[in-house]
Amino acid sequence: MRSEELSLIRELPLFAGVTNTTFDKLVRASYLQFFPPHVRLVNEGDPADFLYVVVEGCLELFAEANGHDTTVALVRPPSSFILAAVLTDSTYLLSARTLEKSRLLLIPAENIRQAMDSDTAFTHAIVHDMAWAYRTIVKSHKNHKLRSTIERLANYLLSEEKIQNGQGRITLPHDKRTLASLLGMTPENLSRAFGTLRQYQVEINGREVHLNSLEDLRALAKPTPLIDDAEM
Amino acid sequence: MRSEELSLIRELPLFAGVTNTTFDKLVRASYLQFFPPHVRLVNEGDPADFLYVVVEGCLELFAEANGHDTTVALVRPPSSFILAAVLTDSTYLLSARTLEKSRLLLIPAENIRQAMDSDTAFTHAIVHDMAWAYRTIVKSHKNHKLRSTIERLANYLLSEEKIQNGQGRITLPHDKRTLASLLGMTPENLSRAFGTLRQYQVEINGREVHLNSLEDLRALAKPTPLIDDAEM
DNA sequence: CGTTTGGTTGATAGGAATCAACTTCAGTGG
DNA sequence: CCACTGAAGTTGATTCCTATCAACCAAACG
Repeated sequence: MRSEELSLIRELPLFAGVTNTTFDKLVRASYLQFFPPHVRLVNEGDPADFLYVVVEGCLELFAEANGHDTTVALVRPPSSFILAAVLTDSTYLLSARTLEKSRLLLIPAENIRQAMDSDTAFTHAIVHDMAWAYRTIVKSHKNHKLRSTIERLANYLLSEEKIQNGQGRITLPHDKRTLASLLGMTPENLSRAFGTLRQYQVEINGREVHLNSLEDLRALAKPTPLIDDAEM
Repeated sequence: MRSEELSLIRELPLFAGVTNTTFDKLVRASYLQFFPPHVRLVNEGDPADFLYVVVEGCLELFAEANGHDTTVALVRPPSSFILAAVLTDSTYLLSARTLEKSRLLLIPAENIRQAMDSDTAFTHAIVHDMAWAYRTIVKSHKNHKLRSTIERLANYLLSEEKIQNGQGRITLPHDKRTLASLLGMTPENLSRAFGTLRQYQVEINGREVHLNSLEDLRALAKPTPLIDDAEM
């Protein structure tokens, strides 16, 4: 591992405040690797051998049943994923695949548990990560149980607008199939939903979206920090 | 607090392995209280001042938006709830109310954080609790995104049958409105869903349910440990 | 170029919510 | 003891939302 990579990793929130000893041990046991797009890295049901940290790129967490699959979350740097499975030493509940070329740090589960025994700062970072992940999925769950598909889409657009800080102009970060799955709808319905949003001054061509009236869109979406605000 | 109560609390998973010092400090700062049925204890959006532990009874975690509310989880002894809000020192994402007369331990958030700094065993118990809660809601999320209402009901019945070990005979632990909300449907549709299940040899009167053909029900429900198995 | 992939559009069916009426039953008070 | 009342649950009619199936389009690519 090169030194510039090392310092990149050292800055990850997961390692904030941990001792150099802990960090060295963890990193020595780990693998930093690039993966091409659309590679399946984790299968639900498999034993949790590694904790994954997304250093670069984007990962999709998804689940399958009844011949369908659905996106549960998209993970971007600098987040870990499937932490809970590692902590309980059980099997993964979700599968994971790369959406784009991605760089991941793979830390053996056993080393995670060792480090937690010896370094309280690391344990605290783990706790924080875990709590953050929990709150994220609670929000997603509320989003799905309390809102219609159009409301979810409208809120998604507003959230992206905030993240991209685009003065009402945003670029969809994923293809529309993935977006549809994340929002819990079919691609066909996403298309129609965008159609419906035209009357709220939403223009779309390709991945470029113009939100010409944030007020109109907000009136429809009724965003709330208890569902829509990303925390750090 | 009486000594029998104290030993009951000492046995909670949350305190497994913690030092007596930590335990004493936490308990001295806490409140053990009975609450009558249908009392709202926590409001989403409020700052997380306490960690709650259900010692006896049953709590409902729910969320509101758009004039609707939906049940996110039912919490029974010996589980804590709203842990993530305490750990991140932020606001509650869910509201909570008692379903029945319940005994709760209220631990001030500040004391939780202090105890985590001084007792690694306590931190580990917290991590485990947090990971467990995360996996529980991931399963619930998958349940909702991948299954129809009838499938969710069928799986719920099968799960209860396993828990109650009732040889195909179970008693619904809650009223049907609550059950409907937990399963993400209206009471009317729950009624109809039970009607549909008659052709799978499910008999129901009041809260007594007879599952006369677990095979038929399983064929419909297609249960999987990746959604339906409760972990400890 | 033809072929593939991602996306759109239309027609239709199905699942679930809503609205309304009705039943049952427990609790209350005359 | 027996009406009243209200809550919980059921049933029916209808509407609405979403999925499905099918056809079609357009840009991308070998």
